[in-house]
Amino acid sequence: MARKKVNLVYIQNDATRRATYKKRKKGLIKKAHELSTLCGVDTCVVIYGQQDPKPEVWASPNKDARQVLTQFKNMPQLDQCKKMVNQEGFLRMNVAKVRERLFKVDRENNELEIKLLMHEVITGQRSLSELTMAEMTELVCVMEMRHKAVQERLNQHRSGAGMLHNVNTEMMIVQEEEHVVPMALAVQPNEEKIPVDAEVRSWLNHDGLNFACTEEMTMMMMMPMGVEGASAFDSHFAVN
Amino acid sequence: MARKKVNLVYIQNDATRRATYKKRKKGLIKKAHELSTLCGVDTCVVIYGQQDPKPEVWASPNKDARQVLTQFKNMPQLDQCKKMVNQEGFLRMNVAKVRERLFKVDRENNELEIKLLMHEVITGQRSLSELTMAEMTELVCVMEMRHKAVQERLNQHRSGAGMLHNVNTEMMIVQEEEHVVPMALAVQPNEEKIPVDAEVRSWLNHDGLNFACTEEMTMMMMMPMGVEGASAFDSHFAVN
DNA sequence: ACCTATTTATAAGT
DNA sequence: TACTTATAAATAGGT
Repeated sequence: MARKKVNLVYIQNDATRRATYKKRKKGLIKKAHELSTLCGVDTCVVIYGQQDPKPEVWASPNKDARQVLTQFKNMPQLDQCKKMVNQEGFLRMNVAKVRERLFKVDRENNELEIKLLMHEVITGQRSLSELTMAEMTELVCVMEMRHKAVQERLNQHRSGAGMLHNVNTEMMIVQEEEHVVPMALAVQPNEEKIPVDAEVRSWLNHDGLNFACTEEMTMMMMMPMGVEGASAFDSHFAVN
Repeated sequence: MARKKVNLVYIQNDATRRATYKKRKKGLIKKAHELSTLCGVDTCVVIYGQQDPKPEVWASPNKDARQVLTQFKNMPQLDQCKKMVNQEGFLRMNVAKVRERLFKVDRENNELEIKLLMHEVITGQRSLSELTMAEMTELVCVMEMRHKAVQERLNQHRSGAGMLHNVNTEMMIVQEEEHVVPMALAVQPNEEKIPVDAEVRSWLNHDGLNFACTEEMTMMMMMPMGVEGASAFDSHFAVN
């Protein structure tokens, strides 16, 4: 189309052919895009060059998967079209699926962060002053719920001490035997100490597994981390 | 492309748009044919007219569209995705980006799960017997690291008691005053009780914020959840 | 990759 | 709808 009228035959010269291929491929896709935009139609171009074994594909991106698939159903006569639409539909579905899973994982992530945050604040690993507003808000929400639950429990206990004996799990027995003390503490603060180490040990050994160093375990639980003594553990336990 | 430069936007005028569609469709197919002939490649053009329920299809004459698409379909999927292009690389980029973010969030998620799991086991909220093998493995890994860290700390403390005074944060002071007890406990188990409630209260009030019910907070920390008394809190704190 | 003479495509008018 | 034609775009061959 320039300098010389081109004969519509296969270009023997290798360099020339490749140059022409590159130019015309670009032009073709541009034309397809223009047609798509100007006339509001979906277009699709596939170019399978045997030189480079990868097919060049262009498809107009405007319409969503459902519409494309509807169109796909409305044209049963052409197998090749079905396949093409399937390819495009596949990709689009893939995007949707991955995105959906992302959102799900993100939600899970957020929930875990809140739980962990509460743990860390209660255990003293994080100071409240270093929390952001958003974290504070979430935390307050969770804490209020837990607070309410504890108060209900307290009221249950005050009104009728025998109530809790209805429960029949082994854990419940431990709780009955060991946990009466902190509950009493809640009513008469600062007058009794909680036997934490024994309690923790009983929990840890509860299912028959032996942990060699229960004292260290108790320390683990009690010791606020991230203050000093940075160790390999911090990378697992510290936030940021 | 004549008489006036054309804006690349949807043509509102119905007649004009249809005329353009017809002309450009013909031109596009001609271009595709020329490319196919000149460069010896298989090409395929599909145009989904909107009011037109039948798609306009053109495929290079030697090998028909089905073959082109079969070849395409037989390509390794990754290559197909790589070569999927339109003007903005929309689909390809999108898939890649979303996928990348998914992996990142997934990793974060896993880390948080391990941290939380360890908390819950140490606090007694979860029994070791209900863990999966994978969870156990992860947990053991974290615990071993923490165990090692604690032992190092113990050795430090035994060899020279003054060492820890070097640290200068306020949290450190609290730790010094309150935490010597559990450390001693580690050496002489079962001979002293840990003043947990006072300690926890001091942590909670550490930054000047007041929590009304410190006793309940202490209970919150001590009470193994999920045994009975299921409440609104459980949905936030329990691990399925 | 860039240039540009020339061919080709096509917008608007008929 | 088809034809015309002025003009925009594409591009062959060269650098």
